[in-house]
Amino acid sequence: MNPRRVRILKSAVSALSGPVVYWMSRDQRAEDNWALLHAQQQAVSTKQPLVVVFCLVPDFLQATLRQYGFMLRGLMETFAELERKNIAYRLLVGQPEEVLPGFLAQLQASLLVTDFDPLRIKRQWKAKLLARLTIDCHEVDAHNIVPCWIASPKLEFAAYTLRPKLKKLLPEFLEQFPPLERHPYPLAQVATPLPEVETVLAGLNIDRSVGEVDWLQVGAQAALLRLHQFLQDGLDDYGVNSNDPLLDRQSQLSPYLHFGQLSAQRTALEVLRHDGPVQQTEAFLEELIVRRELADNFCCYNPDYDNPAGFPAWAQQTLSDHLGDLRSYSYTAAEFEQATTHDPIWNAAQRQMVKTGKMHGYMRMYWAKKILEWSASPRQAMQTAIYLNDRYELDGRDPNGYAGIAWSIGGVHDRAWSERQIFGKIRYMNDKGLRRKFTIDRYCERFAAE
DNA sequence: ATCGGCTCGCGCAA
DNA sequence: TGCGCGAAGCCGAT
Repeated sequence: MNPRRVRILKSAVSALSGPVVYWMSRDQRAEDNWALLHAQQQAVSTKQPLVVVFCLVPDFLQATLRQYGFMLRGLMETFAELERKNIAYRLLVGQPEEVLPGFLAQLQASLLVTDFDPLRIKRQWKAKLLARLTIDCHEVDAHNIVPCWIASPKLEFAAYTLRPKLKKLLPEFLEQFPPLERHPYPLAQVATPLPEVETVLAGLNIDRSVGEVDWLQVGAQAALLRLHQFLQDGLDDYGVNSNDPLLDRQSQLSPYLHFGQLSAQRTALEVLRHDGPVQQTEAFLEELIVRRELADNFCCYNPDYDNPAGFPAWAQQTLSDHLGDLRSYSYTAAEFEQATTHDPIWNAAQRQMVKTGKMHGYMRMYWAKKILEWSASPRQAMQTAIYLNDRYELDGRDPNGYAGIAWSIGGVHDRAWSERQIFGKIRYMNDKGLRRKFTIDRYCERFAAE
């Protein structure tokens, strides 16, 4: 494996023997996972058992039953796969920095490997954990194709500044995965039985009012199946109709990618192997690679990725110039949440999200821009949009979500446009555009109030 | 239907 | 220092 995928977070005077532990967090799959492959490589070279541990945090950024259910069902499938590979697994409940040190001590682990995540809370967990850690710790970017810190050492201005950097590095990093091997050194401790999802869910103090969805299957196998369906009947006209919110021409892969049930690199490799039309393939890879890795870059290098202080200077200036503008409509977060605005298109988009856990990508822009237009301030608008996105979307709490909302409300990765009320020079969108391009009334009917 | 202007700043060429 | 150009748009002119 390319050693540039690994960062040494801690180099302690380590024990020479003891199991290698992979703290799985962002990349919840067994195959196609560079962090797990690295951990296995380390364990094999020192002839040690390999243990995968997942820390279940009972109140993660207000996640609901919808996200916990999707995640845990996928995780159980991953655990079963690990078992077949003779790799031990543990599900711990609690804050990572509190439960992991004791767990590692009890196991007498020699090395901790974890996956990379640019989000604030994950970095706080890691910082606190490192302070208490007495063994080596390695971090592997198992989510991006080009490791985030290699792709760029700084905050990128827009897609066009990151794109050439990625292009140059893809030949090095977009390589085939080796298979996960059956691990030759078993853990001496007795294997724990596979936890029951319902039991684990019942033990969590989470919001159950946002229910699970049943329109897409959960887990790594289902993700690969969906990918191959998309290659068969979606990719060849991708970009032609994929912006139309009435046609289901999106790949539907984002929930799997978000929870790491599917690897972006595997997706890219399969898309290239499919060898479809050049333009459509490029359009899809642009979203999968450039846009996704740009969102990681944004969250990694901008500590204010979820509030207006993270907007570019021109955008902060122009929005503040228009803070006093009259709002023709002004809604609270609760009114937005209930989908009771005056705009049937906006309400339909909101209901699509509440009902299905996945708003159409094109509608997400319109949805967020209208929240800006109908909120008391950009700060309030950011809060509302992030609250709703994280609460209802299956792919909430993802850098893509934060970057997308910041693009819509704060001109992040965008440029200035004609000045107007409230928006200032932030790119404007209205329903006329939607009506011009799509038969948007049918979208409203599909997601009409019950 | 199509087209240019709107407007900012990065990155590269010179 | 100048210049080209950029995720998804809008608007008015032709």
